Amino acid sequence: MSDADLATLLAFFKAMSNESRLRMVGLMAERERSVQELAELLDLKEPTVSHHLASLKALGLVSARAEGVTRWHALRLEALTTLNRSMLDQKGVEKLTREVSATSWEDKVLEGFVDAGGRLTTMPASRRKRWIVLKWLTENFEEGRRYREHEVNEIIQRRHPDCATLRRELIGYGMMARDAGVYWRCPEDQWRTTPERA
Amino acid sequence: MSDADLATLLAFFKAMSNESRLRMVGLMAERERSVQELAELLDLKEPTVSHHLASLKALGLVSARAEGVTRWHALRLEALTTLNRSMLDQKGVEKLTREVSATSWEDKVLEGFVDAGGRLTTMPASRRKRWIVLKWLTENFEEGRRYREHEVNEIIQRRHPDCATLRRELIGYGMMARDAGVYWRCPEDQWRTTPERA
DNA sequence: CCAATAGTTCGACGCCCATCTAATTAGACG
DNA sequence: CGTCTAATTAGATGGGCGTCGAACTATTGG
Repeated sequence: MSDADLATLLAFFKAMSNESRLRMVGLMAERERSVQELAELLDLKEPTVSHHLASLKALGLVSARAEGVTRWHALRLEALTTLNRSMLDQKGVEKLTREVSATSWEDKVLEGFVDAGGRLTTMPASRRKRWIVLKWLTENFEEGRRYREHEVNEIIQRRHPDCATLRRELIGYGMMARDAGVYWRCPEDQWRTTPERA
Repeated sequence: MSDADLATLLAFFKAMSNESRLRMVGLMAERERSVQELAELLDLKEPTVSHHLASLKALGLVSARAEGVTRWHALRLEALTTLNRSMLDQKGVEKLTREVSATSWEDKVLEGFVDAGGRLTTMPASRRKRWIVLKWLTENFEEGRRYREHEVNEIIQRRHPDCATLRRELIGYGMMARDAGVYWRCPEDQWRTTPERA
């Protein structure tokens, strides 16, 4: 019903984001108007008004009635309120989100640094993004199991050749721990949280 | 209270009329976001996001919270709904009108053809506009009083030299009538209505 | 005090769109 | 059918703004 998708809502806002069109809407809300009349009141030429009316009509915001050679244009108030209502409540605004963040922030970051074969191409310079990549790397280790160094290297190398650096980073972020040459995956609540995300 | 004037409303619509900004609003409605995060999710560079956030903040639609070197931006839902509500009801839309049509259509037309001294400069080509001008001319005659032709000419000439043509038009539109060289002003309900305005 | 990271500011570039003029279509009317 | 008026279409132009890279600022941590 009142589910305006992003594209529709965007089109609506674009329509109302022009002073001439917004004023036209105001004038047509009062009563129906001819092109001449609108042009005069807005200090525009007829073609310009005609142009704007066309776009408003395309959105169903305006209806026209012909009378002789004149056309009377009126605002379709229902359309206006319907469209507008979708922004009003929390749910309406959040609906925009769903379309946008179907892929989450973390997935999006991974897309950027992991190729189709599941191999790490480059390491992010950003701390937060590095944290996300390392978290993804950690999924290759089982919690509770102990690994010898060459096992760790092997697993990491399936993702990226420079296992030494990555191993060090994993430890640094508290995702893995080491004692006497033996490594294990730490429970998530012991990881260093990403810098400024409590 | 919720009286958004045209300028405010226009600024709001301009803000929401850009896809990037609209999506940002959606994302920030869900939870607070960092610039990095928004840039990644929207496939934009940080400067661009920063730029958009600045304009949204200028409208009071977004609030920011600093945490270390990061800034978390959140949507101010109240501001959004307040602004948006003003379009919802009939009255809100019509309020736009008042600012726009302080001078009515007819006054506006007259402005265009009558100079400061109250003299008619040119005659409108448009039929509807000519009707308006003639209506204005008719105000110089009292209803119920009878005029001889030279009186009519005199009165008209105070407005425009070509009294013959104008006299003829006044008759044509039914605003004045004549019988045996005597003229009088007709009551308004006998005027020919403007062509396509029932 | 230096390095590293997050964000902002600045200047430039390119595209979209609001507007105009000129030309065209479409009713109305004699 | 030809004229007149209202409106639309087409084509051209100019300005605004969304975007980016580069340089700068600010905060944190060794």
